[in-house]
Amino acid sequence: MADADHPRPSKGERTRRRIIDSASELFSRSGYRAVSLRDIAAHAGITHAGALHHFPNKEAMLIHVLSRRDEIDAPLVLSEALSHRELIDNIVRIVERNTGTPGMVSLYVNLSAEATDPTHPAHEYFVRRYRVLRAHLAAAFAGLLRDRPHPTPETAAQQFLALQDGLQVQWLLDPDSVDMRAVVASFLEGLGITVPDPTPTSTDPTGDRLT
Amino acid sequence: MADADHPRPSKGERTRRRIIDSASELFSRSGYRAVSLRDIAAHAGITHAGALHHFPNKEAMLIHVLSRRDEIDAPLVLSEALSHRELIDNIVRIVERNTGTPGMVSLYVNLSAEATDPTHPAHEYFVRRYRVLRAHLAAAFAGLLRDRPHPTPETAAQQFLALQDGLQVQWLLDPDSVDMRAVVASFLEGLGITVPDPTPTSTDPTGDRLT
DNA sequence: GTCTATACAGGGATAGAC
DNA sequence: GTCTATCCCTGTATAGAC
Repeated sequence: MADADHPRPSKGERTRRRIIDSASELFSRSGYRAVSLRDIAAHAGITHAGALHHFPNKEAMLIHVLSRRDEIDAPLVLSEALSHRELIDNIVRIVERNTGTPGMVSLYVNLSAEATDPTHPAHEYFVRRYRVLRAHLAAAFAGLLRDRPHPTPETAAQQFLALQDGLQVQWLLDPDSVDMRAVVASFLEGLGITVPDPTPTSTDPTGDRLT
Repeated sequence: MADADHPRPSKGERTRRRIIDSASELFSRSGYRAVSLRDIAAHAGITHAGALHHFPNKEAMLIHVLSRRDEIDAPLVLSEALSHRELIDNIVRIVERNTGTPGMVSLYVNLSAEATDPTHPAHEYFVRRYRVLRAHLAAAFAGLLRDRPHPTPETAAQQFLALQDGLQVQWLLDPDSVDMRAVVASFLEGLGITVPDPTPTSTDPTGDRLT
């Protein structure tokens, strides 16, 4: 978790990477359940049994796919160096960015629903995830809603997260019916928090495409 | 959808009913995926092939289970006789009631996530469902937010629905961390809509338990 | 350590006998 | 209308080749 040197990946490391790349691509394209171990392994150029040498089961692959995405988003959300405003702005930007990766959004929506089951392998992952996000957001709202009595910072945080999750379902069901960024921004403005980005527009000059 | 006479159900009708009763009970208890066709059929006293004579596949059973629930809720939400306030109040009451049926909530959460896939058998069902609910809610908010410029009735409707869906995920993941009714009520009060029910409390003297 | 081959139990679905 | 028998696919487990 702390070593940032990549001196020369071993063969096993490279295979693991290929498997997760394949899983990420296929999961994003078709969802978790529609993709079989044999699909992933074939895409990575090995047999499904070979893939299971590197990961104990299919869901372990899923957790790795999710963790990788989180590692990208974490500095935008969890960094202690962020001001309250920056945190909120970053989340709005992530909402905006998600519009470009419906496969990943679908994966999260489906998985968070499945992981609701306490016996699901990703259950603890999601419980922790929401706890952490809620705490960070509550802290931000505590700063930003200082002169507002009504929504508690904790309540605002829950509402903000729930709003995003629920909107994703509506957006996936019928993309033209929802402007996720606009609806989220409207919620924040209702709390007296103005959101700067109308939209950065442009043809994405920054090379930060993921995958 | 319009005939209310039940003169004497045929044998096939009764078997269909038993199957849906079984599916409803088992799905609510364990979720959709954890229950097999063979489980449902055994509970209904036939083989899985026998059950498939009455329904083309497992998901058709699911749709029937959901439709039955909707028939219960429909008059509370879709009736033209309701005032704007009554509509909102009824939804808050449904949110409250859902707290008592986590199995059903889990079923809806999981299914709406799955049905996000356009090839899913319940896709159209959910697209239509949200369209209808959104329209009704937008009409209600149009009446209730008359002197507020900011959230459009349509936006408020999307937010309100998204909030409920997202809260359900958080609540299922960690029931003690969320008071669904309170958070929903807080949202409405943020829009200037006061919600009358603190909670009816009591030991449920009205016999409107479902199932 | 890396991987293939193979077997297994369980899933949804289908064909055809009764 | 319901059954048995069967099919193919899934995730998972193990044995053993390299």
